[in-house]
Amino acid sequence: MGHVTGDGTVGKALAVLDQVAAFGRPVRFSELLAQSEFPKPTLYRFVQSLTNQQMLAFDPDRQTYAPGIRLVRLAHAAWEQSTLAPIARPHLDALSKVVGETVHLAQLDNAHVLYIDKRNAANPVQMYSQAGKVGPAYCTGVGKVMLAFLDEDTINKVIAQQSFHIFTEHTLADAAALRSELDDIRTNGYGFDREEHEPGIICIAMPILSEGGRVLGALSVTSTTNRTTLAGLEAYVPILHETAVKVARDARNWSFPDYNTNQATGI
Amino acid sequence: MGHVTGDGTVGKALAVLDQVAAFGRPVRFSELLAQSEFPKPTLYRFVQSLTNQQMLAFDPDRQTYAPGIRLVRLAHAAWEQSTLAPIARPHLDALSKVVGETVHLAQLDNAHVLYIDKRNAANPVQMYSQAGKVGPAYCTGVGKVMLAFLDEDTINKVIAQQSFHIFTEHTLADAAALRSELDDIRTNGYGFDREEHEPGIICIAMPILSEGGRVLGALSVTSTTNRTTLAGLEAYVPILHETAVKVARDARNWSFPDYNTNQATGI
DNA sequence: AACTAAGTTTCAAATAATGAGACTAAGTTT
DNA sequence: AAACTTAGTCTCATTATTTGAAACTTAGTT
Repeated sequence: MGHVTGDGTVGKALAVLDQVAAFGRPVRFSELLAQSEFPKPTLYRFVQSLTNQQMLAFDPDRQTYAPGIRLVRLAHAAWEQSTLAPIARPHLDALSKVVGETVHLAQLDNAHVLYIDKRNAANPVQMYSQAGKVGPAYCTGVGKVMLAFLDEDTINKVIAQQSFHIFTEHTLADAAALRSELDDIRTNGYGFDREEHEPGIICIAMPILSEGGRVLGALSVTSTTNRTTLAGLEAYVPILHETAVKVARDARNWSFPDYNTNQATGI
Repeated sequence: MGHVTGDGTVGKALAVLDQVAAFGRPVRFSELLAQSEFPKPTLYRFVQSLTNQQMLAFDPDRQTYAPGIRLVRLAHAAWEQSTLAPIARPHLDALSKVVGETVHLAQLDNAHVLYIDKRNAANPVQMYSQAGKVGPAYCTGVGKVMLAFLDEDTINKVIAQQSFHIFTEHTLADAAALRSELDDIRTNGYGFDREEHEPGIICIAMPILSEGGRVLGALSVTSTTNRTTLAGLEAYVPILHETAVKVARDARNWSFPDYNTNQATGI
């Protein structure tokens, strides 16, 4: 996930942190070293520093490193202060209650979808446990509706960063297919996931746009092909739109980091 | 929250990150500077680097900094890999279903309680705790039961770090009162929160201990004095114990960072 | 006992961090 | 509207830290 090093030692150390997180499992020093651009002692010292700082956790039995508990603490503050979650919370609760299906709140993060909050149909838990998960933008409902309403330059840059990995037989295969889909979404004002990411999973997604038309995030209602159809999901358009408008209204007073001005998208 | 700098530039930068998080609200550069040990240009460069790295988010309208979205992504990995949450998840679900009250899963983090997971009551209590949230150890149910089963040396060091701030008329006022309470907890095998942190809020808490007797975390069932009593909560002891044993069993194969060997507790 | 691989330490050279001070921009007072 | 104040940004010589080749230690083979 293309982060810019070049912020000196800090940037390099955080790149190592990302590397550990990217493994998705506890990882040995030698595994990190094998794919690292840093020489052995340099990498070693970074890992040591990060472990001292509890940004990494070291398991002495297995001699493995994993992202550390300090991140959980820090992320709570980030989630409360730098995401739509606290603003959207009551509206997401209300939406969840009415539709009785899984609902998601997402934001864009470096050309990827970052899930910020969620309500399950069954157990109404709200927590970043489920938040913090990253997903592809080109084959999720929330991803596509957010892309659709970015400005042309940003769209191009974000599309260039998509992998277009084929997850199912319905996954959009290339930039052209995606662009055409984004046109449809702009026309309708909302979009679908037609089993593009997981077979049997469909969703309807609605962008959250500021009054100035800037993309703040997206909402979605997810279900399965066993339980409903795309046409069935379309019944949620009015309440989704209403919810998105309410969130945008409450977010008016709150200007949060502009996706278009971070160096990860190179703008 | 006493972190050890001295890991060079990395440690210093992370101290700044903690400082921003500690504010609990977006903060201006000058506010950071006022309470910083770093000279202006040094602090300035740290804040710039962290912002570039999206560990901080800058709001250009208000000229304020807040913990950044990258933390949310990283914390998801930490939560899944370095906490009891994934192991305890099914057991917490089951517990929540049976007791129908708010249940918490917590771990110790530098002499403080870190809430790792939560299930809301069917009949929701208005209370604000979530994963990633930090709380005091000396006046919460989960905090006290975890302290009780640490070894003597560690207890002493952790007690020395407690603030003993008086939240309610029932808050334990000093180390002596806490030590006496810990003795009771060791005798019973579980503990209570007797409105020590918030008026009207009571809980019963059970430690999660490894077979070797090491403290892994704690579980609690929380309710209000309107709905039940301490004696009423005591009915949950069997299922709490059973749940704690199951979590410990599933965690057997998983050795996670030892609280006793990080330099933040100075051991 | 010899070999191998993983992890750790050393130390001189190279590089990056440091911070006093100067500068700019924006807002406030006279 | 000029002088003043304050917050934020930049510069550059000095200083301190990072760097990494190489050597070493440890633990696990063969």
